[in-house]
Amino acid sequence: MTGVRRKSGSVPVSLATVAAAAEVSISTVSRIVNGQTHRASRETIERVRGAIETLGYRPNQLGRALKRGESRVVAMLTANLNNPVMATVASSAEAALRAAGYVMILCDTHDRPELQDEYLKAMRSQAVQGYILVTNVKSPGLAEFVARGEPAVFACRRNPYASGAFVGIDNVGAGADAADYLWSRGCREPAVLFPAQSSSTIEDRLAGFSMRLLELGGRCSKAEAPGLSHLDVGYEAARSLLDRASLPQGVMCLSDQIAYGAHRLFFERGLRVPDDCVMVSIDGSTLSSWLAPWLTSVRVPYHEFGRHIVDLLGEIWRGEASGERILPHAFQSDVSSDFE
Amino acid sequence: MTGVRRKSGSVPVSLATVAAAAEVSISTVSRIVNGQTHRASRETIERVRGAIETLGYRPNQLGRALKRGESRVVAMLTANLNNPVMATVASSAEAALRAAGYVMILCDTHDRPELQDEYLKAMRSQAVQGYILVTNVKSPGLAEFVARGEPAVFACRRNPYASGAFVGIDNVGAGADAADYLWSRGCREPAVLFPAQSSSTIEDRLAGFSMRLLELGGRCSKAEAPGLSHLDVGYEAARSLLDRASLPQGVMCLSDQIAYGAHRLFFERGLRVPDDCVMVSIDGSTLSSWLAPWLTSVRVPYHEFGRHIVDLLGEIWRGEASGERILPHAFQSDVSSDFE
DNA sequence: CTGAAAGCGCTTACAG
DNA sequence: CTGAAAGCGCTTACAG
Repeated sequence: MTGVRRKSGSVPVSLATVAAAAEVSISTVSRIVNGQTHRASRETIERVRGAIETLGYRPNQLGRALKRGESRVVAMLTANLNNPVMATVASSAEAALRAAGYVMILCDTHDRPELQDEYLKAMRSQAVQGYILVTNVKSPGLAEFVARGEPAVFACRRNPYASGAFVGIDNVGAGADAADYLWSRGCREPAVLFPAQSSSTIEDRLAGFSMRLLELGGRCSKAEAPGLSHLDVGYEAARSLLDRASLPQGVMCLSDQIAYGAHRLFFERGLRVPDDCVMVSIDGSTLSSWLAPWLTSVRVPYHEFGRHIVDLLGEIWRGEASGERILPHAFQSDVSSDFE
Repeated sequence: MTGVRRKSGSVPVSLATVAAAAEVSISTVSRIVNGQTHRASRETIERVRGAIETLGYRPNQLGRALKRGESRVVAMLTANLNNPVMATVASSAEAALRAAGYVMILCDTHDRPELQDEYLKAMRSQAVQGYILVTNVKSPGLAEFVARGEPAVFACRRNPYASGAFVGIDNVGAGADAADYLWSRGCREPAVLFPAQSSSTIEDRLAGFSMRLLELGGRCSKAEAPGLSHLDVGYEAARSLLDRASLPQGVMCLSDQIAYGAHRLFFERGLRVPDDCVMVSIDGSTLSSWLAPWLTSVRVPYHEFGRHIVDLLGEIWRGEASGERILPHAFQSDVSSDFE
C-alpha cells in the first residue's frame, strides 16, 4: 500500500505466511518448526524449510507461551544492581539462563518492600516461568508469593518466610574464618562493621564471627550504619567506631564494599591498612586485587551462582524436591593467584 | 480434583474467571480493567471490581501483547555487565523503563558478534517493543536489524551502520579535555592507553585527545592491549609502554577501568601516581573517589542515561524524528563533591 | 449499558 | 502424511 508509512520495524512473519508460501497448512509448518519431521514427507519438509529460510521466519514466543503455558522467561529481582556483587550474580545467571534457552527480565528493587511487591505483581502479569530472588526484604507481597508456592530460587540471601531452593555460601562459616584470620594476626578485640539494614547474609556472617571470637577467648565491638550503599555504610560505621573508641588492631567488614568505605575514612584520618589496623572482609571481589591490595577477603564464588541457580530452577520445574546449594568459600591464598 | 499434584505456583486468574464470578461478559470486565468506566453502570463496575479484588486478578500480558501487538517489554543488549559503567547504564535504564510501565530483558553479549546476533534474533522472537543497545560490535545480524528499521536507541557507542537515536557524551570533547588537563600539569609528551577492541567511544576519545595535544604543540605515544576487561587492557598496555620506553610524565587512560589496571602495574613497579606520573581518564566512576583518589577523571553522567534513552524510545514509538542526546561531561571539580 | 464474535500467533489432539 | 478446529487470554469493533 503506497502512502502508508510504518513507524518503524518490519512486519514479523507468521506461521500463516510461511504456510501460504509453502502451500501447506499451518499445522504442518508448526510441526516442522518443532522438529516433528517424522510426520511429513521429504518434499514437504524441504519446501517448508525453504520458505522459512527465505522469509526469515522465527516463531513468536508470545503465541507459543500463551498456548503452551510456559514463557521461557525468568525474572530476576535484585536488591541493587550498582553493587558489583549483585551485578556478578546477575551476569552469571543471565549466561546460564541463555545457555538453557531462557531469557531474563531484570528488576532492581533497591531493597524497598513496596517496589519489591510491585515487581512481584508485574512479573506475575508477564507470566514469567520462574524467579530468581536476590532481594527479599520482608514484604506482604513476598509472603503471599511464597505461600502460593511460586517457582523461585533464592540466592545470597535466604527466603525470609520458608526454607527451600537456595544458592549461597556458609555465611556462618565464612564469618568464623574471618575471626580466625584476625586472631591469627594477633587481634584479640577487633571491631566489626555492618549495615543497619540486615538480611540473612549479614546476620549469619555476624553470628559466625562473634561466636568464633568468643570461642577463641576474644571479644568484639560493633559499629553499624544505615544506607543502601555499603560504601556509605562502611564509611559511617568506621566514623562512629573511631569517634567513640581508639583504633582496634583489626576490623572485620561484613562485605568488601563496607571495607572500601571504611578504608576511605581511615585514609582521611591518616591511618594505614594493614600497618595500623588489619582489615578483613567477605566477598573476595576481583576488583580488590586491582584497587585494594591492602584488603584480605574471604572469596565467594559469585560467578558460579548462576549455574546452580538455573539447575535448581530446573529441578523445581520438573517437580523434584529442590534443596540448597552451599558453595565453597576460601581465603584467596595469594592475591596474585587471581591473575592468569 | 483431589489427587492432582500441581508442581508449583497457583493457577492465575483469567478474565473469564472474573466474568463468571461477577456474572457479566468477558468484554465488560475487559473494559473496566482498561478504565473504560463510562460505558458501564455503577453497580456493574462495583461488582466487577469486587470480583477482581477478591480473586486477585491481574491481566495476563501475553494475551494483551498478542492482541494489541505491543508487549511493553524492552530488550537491553550490553557488552559486558561486569563493567560497572554498563551496570550503571543498565540500572538507570531499568529504573526509567519501570517508571514508564515497561520491563527490561537484559542480554550480555560479551562483545561477541555471534552472541549479539543470537540475542537480536531471540529478542525478535520475544516480540520486544524496543531495543537499547550498548554493544554493537559490527555483525551481520546488527546490519540487518538496522536495515529493518527496528525501534532502537544506541547508548554510549554509536550505531556502526547508520545515524539515529543515540545517548552519550561528546567523546571527542572529553578526550580534548583530558589533553588540556595533562598539558596544564606540564605533560608535553604523555602516553595514551587504549583497548585493541575499538568502538566509536574509544575512537572518538582517542581522536579528541591526540588532536588537541597536537594543537597544543605536544605529541603522544600510544600503547594498546587486547581483552574484554579494561582492567586487563590497562595492565597490559602499561606493561608494553614501560617495556619499550621510559616513564612519561602523564598517562591518559581511555576508561577508568584501564586506569585501574595501569595503576596496578605501576604499583607493582614501585611507581607512584600522581607523584611519579600524572594519570587522567574518562568515566568518573563513583568508585574512584573511594578507592582511587590518585585518579583524575572526566565525569560522564551515566546515571542520567536511562531517562534519555526511554525518552528517545518514546519518540521513536510515536513516529517522531528521533535525534541524539549529548549529555554534558566535566571534570569532577573536587572529588569530595561526590559526597553529600 | 452489555454481550457475542473475530482474531492476535501458536500447538495439539483428532479425523481423514 | 496432512489439515480443520479448538483454545491459550486478551481487545475491540459491531450489534443490540
